[in-house]
Amino acid sequence: MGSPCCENMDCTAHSPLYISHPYTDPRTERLDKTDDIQLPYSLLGLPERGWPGVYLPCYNRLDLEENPWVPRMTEAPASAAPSSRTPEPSLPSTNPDQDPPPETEECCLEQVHTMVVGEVLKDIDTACKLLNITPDPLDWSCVHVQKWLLWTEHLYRLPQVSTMFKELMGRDLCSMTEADFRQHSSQFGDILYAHLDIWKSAAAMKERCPPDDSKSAADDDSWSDVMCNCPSQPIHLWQFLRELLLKPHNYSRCIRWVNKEKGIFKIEDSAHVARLWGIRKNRPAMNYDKLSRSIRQYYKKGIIRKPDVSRRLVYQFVKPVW
DNA sequence: TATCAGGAGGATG
DNA sequence: CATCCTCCTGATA
Repeated sequence: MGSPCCENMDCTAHSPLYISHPYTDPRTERLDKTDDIQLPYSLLGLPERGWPGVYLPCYNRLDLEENPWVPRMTEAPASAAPSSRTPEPSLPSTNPDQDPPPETEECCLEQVHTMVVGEVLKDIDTACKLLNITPDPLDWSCVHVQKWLLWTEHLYRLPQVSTMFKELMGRDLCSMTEADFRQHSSQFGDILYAHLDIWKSAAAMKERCPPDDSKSAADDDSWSDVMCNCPSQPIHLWQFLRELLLKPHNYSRCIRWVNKEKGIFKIEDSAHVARLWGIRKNRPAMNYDKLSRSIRQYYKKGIIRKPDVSRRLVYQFVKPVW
């Protein structure tokens, strides 16, 4: 039986907008790239639109078996998403005949809501750092819009759609309706619209909430503070790599720790990492050949080296600082 | 064939 | 000037 989700689809990779789950060893998982890009909002019992906060466009990629709390959400709206799995006895049910304690259900939903929102905000924050853009789409320049589009293409493995949205500022993008998006891209306009909607919702939330409130959802690593709130700060390759490494739930499919204590990491998908770096640096021609050359420049500087036992695509930070 | 090592020159901030 | 990009040759797994 096993885990049908992760055996058959790319549950976690490349999406900064899905719920975190415990690290899973990619060696035990297939690296297939199923292009399942539908947005089944109703699966978790969430409204298609207007849920106070955010939407979850990629949670169909979640590793439901490994995420301890996600099943609670999937079981509840079982009527909306028929499942062959047996619900756990303690799980809340939407069946009105069984009238579960309302406070428990509300409390549970509240907790889930908080967690989901926190994770989504965190992931947007990560994407902002990696892309060097601000979280609020309204502030985006044309370049920022293109970056975000490239990123979204990459997340959902869309064909080139960014070319259909040329010369658009963030505020132009935000004023577009779903129909407008569909006009630009009949096939993927709705995905882009939904994804943008998440960002808009998140930005609106941040505006409503005082900065302290977002602290619970803020990064647990001190290092990210270095990059935080410095959108114009140039990023070094080693910093970028570490940012990816510190988000294993998002990027472990392309780069992961081999030995975190020793700072040894492995690039699992060289082309992918190179592409991410290229997006970040506005270098569309970036490839692993060039990226690895830049990594090798760090040898002399004592920032990165090859581990004692040299292996392909495996490098080591000389001075671990976490 | 992909990766690795490193030289060299150029672009950029 | 530091950093990275780009292109290159040659070696290795």
